[in-house]
Amino acid sequence: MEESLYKEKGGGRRSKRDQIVKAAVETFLENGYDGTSMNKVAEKAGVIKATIYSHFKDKEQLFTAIIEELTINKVSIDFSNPEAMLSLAPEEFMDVITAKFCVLMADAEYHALFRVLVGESERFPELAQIYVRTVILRGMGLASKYLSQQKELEIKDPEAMAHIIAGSFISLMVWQQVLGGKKLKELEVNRVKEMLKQLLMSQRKKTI
Amino acid sequence: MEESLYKEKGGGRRSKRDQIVKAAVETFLENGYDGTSMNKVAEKAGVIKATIYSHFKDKEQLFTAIIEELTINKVSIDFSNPEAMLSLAPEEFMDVITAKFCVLMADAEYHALFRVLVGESERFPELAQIYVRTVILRGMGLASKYLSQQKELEIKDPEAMAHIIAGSFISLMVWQQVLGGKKLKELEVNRVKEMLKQLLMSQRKKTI
DNA sequence: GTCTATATCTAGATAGAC
DNA sequence: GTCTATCTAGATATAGAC
Repeated sequence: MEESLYKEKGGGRRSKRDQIVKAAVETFLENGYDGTSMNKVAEKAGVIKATIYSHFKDKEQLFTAIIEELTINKVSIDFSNPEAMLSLAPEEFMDVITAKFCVLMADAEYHALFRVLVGESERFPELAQIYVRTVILRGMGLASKYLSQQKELEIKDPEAMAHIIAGSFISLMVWQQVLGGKKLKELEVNRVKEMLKQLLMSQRKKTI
Repeated sequence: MEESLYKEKGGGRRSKRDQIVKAAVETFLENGYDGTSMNKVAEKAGVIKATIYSHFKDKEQLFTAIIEELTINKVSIDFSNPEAMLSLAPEEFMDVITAKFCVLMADAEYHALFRVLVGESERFPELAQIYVRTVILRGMGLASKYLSQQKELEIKDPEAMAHIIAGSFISLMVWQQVLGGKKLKELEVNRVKEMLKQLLMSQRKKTI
């Protein structure tokens, strides 16, 4: 009760917790769950190990808290104005989502997050589900909605088509960046985009 | 030199090594690299830990040997008769590769292998490269070759189109099976196949 | 090659002073 | 909440007998 005022309400206390979180993010993303020790996190955070345990129950809780927050934050940027996209022409639509996708393609932290989510998807299925809900289903839902309502197009199965578009991009990121296939054979994002455009435009409504 | 004859040339010796390999496969696939201890492997194999070290230099070598062999074996089944496919009609072609893909979709061991390869792709990039070479590039190469030579079709960018087909299937496996998204929303393989067929057939050559 | 036994280290987690 | 110090368990790896 007699501590300095500016420290109350966690204003000053926060810093240690944030140091821990930041260190945990870096370490877990780089080394995975089992590859990360509380010792390393403490060292990188510049605190003593026991301090971590005063903020987080155990290693599992620290891990899930970190990865859950990270997954949600990574996405919030990419689905900024969903309604604005519905009025775009098909080519514009493809240009916009390709541009958004190019951000992921260049984001090493996203690749690391993907590695961890996939690698730990059996032990931490709840985290994988969060990814599926916030990234995959949200992205596909948006694309599927667009494809259904677009006046120029007549897509037989908009959900399947949305998956084909999203899946083409995500799998490109996986094998080019996550698995390092770029070194063996590079496949340009734009070539995939142009081919998808071609396919999409071949599904135009026939004029009467 | 004076040991019993039927043990020479590794005939009898093999069994212990095979026990180790089998146990290592199970343990690594289930728990990843860091999650697997030499103790667990030894216990599961029914041998003492030191025996493992007489067959494999260290944990890393055991891991890479196991995963490399597994990756290559998993594929050899799926690219059995590559030349026969080139003469198929587009719909038949799609039916055949979808059937092959359905095997992967139902193979839990394949999903586990994928988890490990992705999860360890930064620490063991050579293993990821083996997967890219033997699975992704091989599959895409075959599809791309087919699409280029098919008389009925006129695909602007066969490599990109091959990626779209392969990527749609692989990403379906990833988010439905590996990440467990099936529980949240199921997307039937056949819906993707039919949509892809539709897209493919819209790229037919125009008759003169 | 295979075992017993052990060396050495590091992991996750906690008790208790302040 | 944060530290020092420590407990206990389990890790990788090896030495030496057979």
